[in-house]
Amino acid sequence: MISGKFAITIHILTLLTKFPDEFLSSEFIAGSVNLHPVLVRKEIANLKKNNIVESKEGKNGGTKLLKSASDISLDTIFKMTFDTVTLGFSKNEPNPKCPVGKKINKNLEDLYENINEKISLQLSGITLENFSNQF
Amino acid sequence: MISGKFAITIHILTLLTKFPDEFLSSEFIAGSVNLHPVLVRKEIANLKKNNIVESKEGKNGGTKLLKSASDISLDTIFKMTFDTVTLGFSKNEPNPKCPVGKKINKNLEDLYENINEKISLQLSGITLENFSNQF
DNA sequence: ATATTTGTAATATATTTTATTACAGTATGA
DNA sequence: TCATACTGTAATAAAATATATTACAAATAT
Repeated sequence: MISGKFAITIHILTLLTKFPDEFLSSEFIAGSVNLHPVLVRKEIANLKKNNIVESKEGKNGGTKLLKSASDISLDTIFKMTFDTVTLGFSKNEPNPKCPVGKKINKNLEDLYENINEKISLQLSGITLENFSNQF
Repeated sequence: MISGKFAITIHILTLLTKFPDEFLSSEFIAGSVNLHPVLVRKEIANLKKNNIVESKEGKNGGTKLLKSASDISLDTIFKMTFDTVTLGFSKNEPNPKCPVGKKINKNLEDLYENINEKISLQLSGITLENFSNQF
């Protein structure tokens, strides 16, 4: 389910921020991201589910922001598009008969949870407006 | 390549920490991680390259730590096994003719760099010994 | 010598991500 | 009211990445 989700979503939102009064079509957005319009619409579906944007079907349809870019933090976008940041897990279940194998995933999860807290804290201090102003 | 690199490597190192005086075989380690021994040896090759472990070929061979677990920080392991943490990039090059497409990757990189600094800071405060003591 | 182990390359399989196709449904405006 | 331009979504295909396996040379303990 799309590993560039965050990047694509923030790209979409930056475009919407630059044209706050227009409904941008998925094809227009896809042209900027360089991605298939269907995938853009999938990410937009996610944004809609989270009440960040609204979209209008039919001719001259498209998508626009539902709220001000200054009211959307990057942490919100992060949480919408990422379960959690991890440094990964081994694919197979480690050996539960080994004291290390038995606990490794729990201990890694704890570590990763701390990392996520730090990232969230950092991202909640940046708004979509801040990010968009860099362009 | 290998997305569970960090997890696998820290698992290996935790085992080595628990048996600091023995050469552990890749097969023994693979049995705990539940991974093919060849992949374990690949990660060990990386650890050797970084002078964290030494290994001995031949019968009764295997791998052991080269330094004390208290002298190895999780940040060192992180840097050995991860380029950088990112929240991802869109796979294709964004449209350079669009002001947003032109700069999005640079701006994301800057953001991710800050995230990595925070993670590094956090991980450098945890040693392999600290981590291993949880088991 | 033989058995056991590392080191590494080559290849195969599995998994995940991205792309495409297809088409029903909806709004616009000529 | 009909043609057009959109969204929404499912199904499928292709590409990329990660993991697994096989194979075998080289090293070393006993």
